[in-house]
Amino acid sequence: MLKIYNTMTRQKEVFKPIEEGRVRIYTCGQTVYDDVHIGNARTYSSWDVVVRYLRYKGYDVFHVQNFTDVGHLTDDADQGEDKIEKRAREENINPWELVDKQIQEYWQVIDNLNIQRPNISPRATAVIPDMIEIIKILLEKGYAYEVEGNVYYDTFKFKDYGKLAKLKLDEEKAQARVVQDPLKRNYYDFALWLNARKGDQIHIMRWNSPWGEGYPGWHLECSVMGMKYLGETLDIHGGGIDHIPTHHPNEIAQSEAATGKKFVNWWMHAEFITLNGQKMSKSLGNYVTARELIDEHGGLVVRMGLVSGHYRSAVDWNPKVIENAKSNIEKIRNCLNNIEHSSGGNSETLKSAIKEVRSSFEEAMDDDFNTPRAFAAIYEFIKQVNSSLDNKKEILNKARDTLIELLGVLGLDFTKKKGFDDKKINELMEIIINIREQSRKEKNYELSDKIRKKLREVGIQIEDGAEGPRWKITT
RNA sequence: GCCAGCGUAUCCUAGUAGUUAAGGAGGCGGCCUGCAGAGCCGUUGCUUUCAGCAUCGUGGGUGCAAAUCCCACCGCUGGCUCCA
Repeated sequence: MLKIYNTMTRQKEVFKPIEEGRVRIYTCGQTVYDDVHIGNARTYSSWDVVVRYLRYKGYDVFHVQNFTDVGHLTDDADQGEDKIEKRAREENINPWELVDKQIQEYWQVIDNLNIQRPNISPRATAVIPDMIEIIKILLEKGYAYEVEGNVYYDTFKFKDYGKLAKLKLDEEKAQARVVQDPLKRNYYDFALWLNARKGDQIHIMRWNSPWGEGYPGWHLECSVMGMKYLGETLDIHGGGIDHIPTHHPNEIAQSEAATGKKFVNWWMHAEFITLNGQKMSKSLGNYVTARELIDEHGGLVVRMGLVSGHYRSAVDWNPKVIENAKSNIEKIRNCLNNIEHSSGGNSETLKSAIKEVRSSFEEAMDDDFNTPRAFAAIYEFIKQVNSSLDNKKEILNKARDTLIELLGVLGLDFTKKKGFDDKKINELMEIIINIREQSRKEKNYELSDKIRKKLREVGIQIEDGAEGPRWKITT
């Protein structure tokens, strides 16, 4: 029985989708003006675990994630500049070019981290007509107002605005330090549509609308896409915790005012990670992109580091995390190697362990996707397997398949063997190993140890086991 | 200033009232090995033969029972600007 923590109620609730066997999930994607950083990667990995586990449980999951390519301003009080256009100007390229470039980069990172791509990844600019329709409805129903070619959502008209974030409107308003957009009626009001002309500046990306040439506000796209591709009520909506105070309350207000129906059943929020104990930010200069980390350590290691902590915990990203991830990956690889090289025996002791690992894994994951507990189950199992290599070969194979399957649910792909598929290299290694075996037989350990040492220096480890020597790649 | 959350053994991380605080990393000891590696077993708060005592930031409180609930304090992080 799967339980998922719902930010709206602040507790774990038994998950039940609207339509049996089918899950409609929307997750907030990237504003594609900058590279994916490790925090983004953490959040997307979390949703990937959610989606994969739901699929593992037999749900037909339909996942939509947006690309924000217009309308996300540098200042949430609707006073700033469009992030995309700003960056494009800085790089002296067309905003559309920037968007294309960033999306390509995005997919590379996502693929390297073995994150399943969403079923649909629409761009905000692809749903402009739908946005205009929603704005019209909101104006008709009196939830929005037009001022000088801008359309704003009137948050005072929407009952329970800010419920998700437990905002106390008046108090918060009094604390506000941001500069208020003078055209807005209330502090919390936000832009649905913005005039493309501001003074003598003209927004490059702009569309015709009943309110003149303009472009959409940031929050609207998520409501529109969610409703367009998933229906008026979503089973799950995910995002980073930073979206709890503003973005998600706005989504709720827009969608529910337009449809009169509940927008989302489960709100899920992923915690931020810290970097060496500190908030990660550009101003502190400790900003790390996913690309750098993947290039340095490989996608599997980064992914392992990211899913080792629970998605609602603020885990710290530091060298120790990477080191742990590496050793654990080695542990798993060694176990799979041990299985492969074992010729098996007559024992059947692993049969029950195979069942156990699956049930404890599921028990952990059913508890709000508790990946650390899931790993605990897997590591216990690995220990059992390593000490039960005398099981029948078919049982060992079943153990291997189970291990690979469960790790796969966490997005860790152990189907690819680390090593060379090159036939020549395998033949070469065979020659070297034979020479070394010859010298070992002659008790010329000086030579055999030298061969082993030299190979190790280039990242090849020879292991002398009871069933003869074998080798593996270590770097 | 206001709001939210966190503090678990050497380190990382689960556990949010019910016998021995899960798991991992690192350290140490052992088995195995010609030696390594891998793996397995034990150990990793204190006194230790058996055993006993302590322990989840600190101090109080509630309960038969607390890492877990309540209060205070100390420390840390995040949000109230943009963020995943």
